[in-house]
Amino acid sequence: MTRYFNLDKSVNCDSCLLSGICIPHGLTDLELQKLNEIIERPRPLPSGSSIYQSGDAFKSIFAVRTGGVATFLTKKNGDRQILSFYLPGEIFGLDGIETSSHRCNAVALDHTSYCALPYDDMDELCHLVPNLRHQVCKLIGHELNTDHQHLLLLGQQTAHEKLASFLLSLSMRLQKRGFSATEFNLPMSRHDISAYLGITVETISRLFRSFQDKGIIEVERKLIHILNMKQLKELVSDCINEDVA
Amino acid sequence: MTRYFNLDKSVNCDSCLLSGICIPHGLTDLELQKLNEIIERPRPLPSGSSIYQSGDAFKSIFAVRTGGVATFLTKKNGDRQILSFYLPGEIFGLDGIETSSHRCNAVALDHTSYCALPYDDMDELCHLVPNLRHQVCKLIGHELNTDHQHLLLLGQQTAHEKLASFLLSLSMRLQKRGFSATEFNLPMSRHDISAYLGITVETISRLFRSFQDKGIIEVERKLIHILNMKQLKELVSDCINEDVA
DNA sequence: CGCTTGATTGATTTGAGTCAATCCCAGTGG
DNA sequence: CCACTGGGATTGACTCAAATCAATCAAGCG
Repeated sequence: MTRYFNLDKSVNCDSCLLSGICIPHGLTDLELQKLNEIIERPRPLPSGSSIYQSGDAFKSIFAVRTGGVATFLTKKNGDRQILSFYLPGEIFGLDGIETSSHRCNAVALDHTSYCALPYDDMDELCHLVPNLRHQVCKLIGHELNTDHQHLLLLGQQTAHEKLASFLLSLSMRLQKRGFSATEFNLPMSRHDISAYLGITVETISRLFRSFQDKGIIEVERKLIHILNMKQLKELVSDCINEDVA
Repeated sequence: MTRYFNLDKSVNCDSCLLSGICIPHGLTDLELQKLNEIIERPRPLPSGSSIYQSGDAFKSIFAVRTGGVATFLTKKNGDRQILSFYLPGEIFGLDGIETSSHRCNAVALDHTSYCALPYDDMDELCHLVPNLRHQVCKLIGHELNTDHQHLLLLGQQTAHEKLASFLLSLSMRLQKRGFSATEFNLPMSRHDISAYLGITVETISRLFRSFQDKGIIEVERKLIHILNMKQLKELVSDCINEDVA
């Protein structure tokens, strides 16, 4: 299995290349040192492994180091809704905060390494380090706003707009991580994309083909090459919400 | 304009009938007293007024006392996605935490009174009162999990399932507030419901008719009477996610 | 090499949207 | 007090985007 992201093999936040976009962002050296003391680094997981399941006790929040993670809910008939994809430097597991038990499932999309922050320890540290408290609040707030964009996508966008939004969002996030904005590997299957966008795999396939025929992108299995970013953005121009003043 | 919810006219948390389900839940008397000192009670708003708009500075989080509130995002073409409806005792405004400015819009659905908790004051108080910190985290966590259910609804449910889920969720939340679970007024327009469920008003109308013809509910404008709760629940039986262990 | 699993492509169906009349209150003003 | 009016709600006829059904196709992998 190909590894798509492989930025970092360090074992503490100080030297982690992701510290600028991860939890440590904005903390002082001393604060970071305290954070380092409580952080755990479980052994990496092979692609497809479950990290937690709905109903599991909520013990930690997690940060992706390499690889990727998806969280999802399932209907009785087996249909999945993917709630979010997490790339290196992104935080997941916050769904457990309300009830002290997880309310969705998390799986590794790829060979994935991650960090775990025991919630109780972190809570104590939050008391001592206001900056960390603010940082954690901002993280949850970010998650909330991301979900809101996802709601807008699922409720009001056409299949074309959904796929274009998805590619653009992925492109931007990867760029922020130092990868190319125009050429990247999709860390997830077509089935995962379809479960994220609320459309079928067949439609995804047809849309990739249609975008390719229009010269907007080039698709070769999981490798995506954005040829005409301007045109891709035009596909979602109606969807950019005006609310952002 | 009819007032749909009118539980409470008190001016502090101690005597507020909603304290069992609002922020004060689980706080001691002393902690509650401190909370009371920072809480603000703006003058009630008429139906349709804006409470905040996207881009506004984030100063406070809000709690509905009477009436109801909706938050939404809009596309350029004017299409709205309603993110959430808030009933008395429910908290909104958390979308501003990430960037210190609101990222969606909030409007009163009805003549609405509410409380405002200045975020800076609350943050300070969180430092002194760990219980309040936990309470606020739980509230955000709840919001997150609610959004996840909404994502499952928008992405994986049929129009029938969406409307049935919506009615059931409303019924349960109203019951928790001491109202009837089987007979209630919808605090929002058909258009609002359609923008929440990601389907058109016409479809909403046809579905209400269809549910009524099946003897599941009785609809008279905004008044809903659930006649056969069991059958209504069967409509969403496939959608109850198995994840909840 | 076959085998399995995921992806693509085509043919056909359908659930929900769109377009276009009404209908029906609630609120207004004569 | 009641007719008028305008916006939300309903209903019907028709359309269409996306789902479903059904073959392949391609690529890892044992």
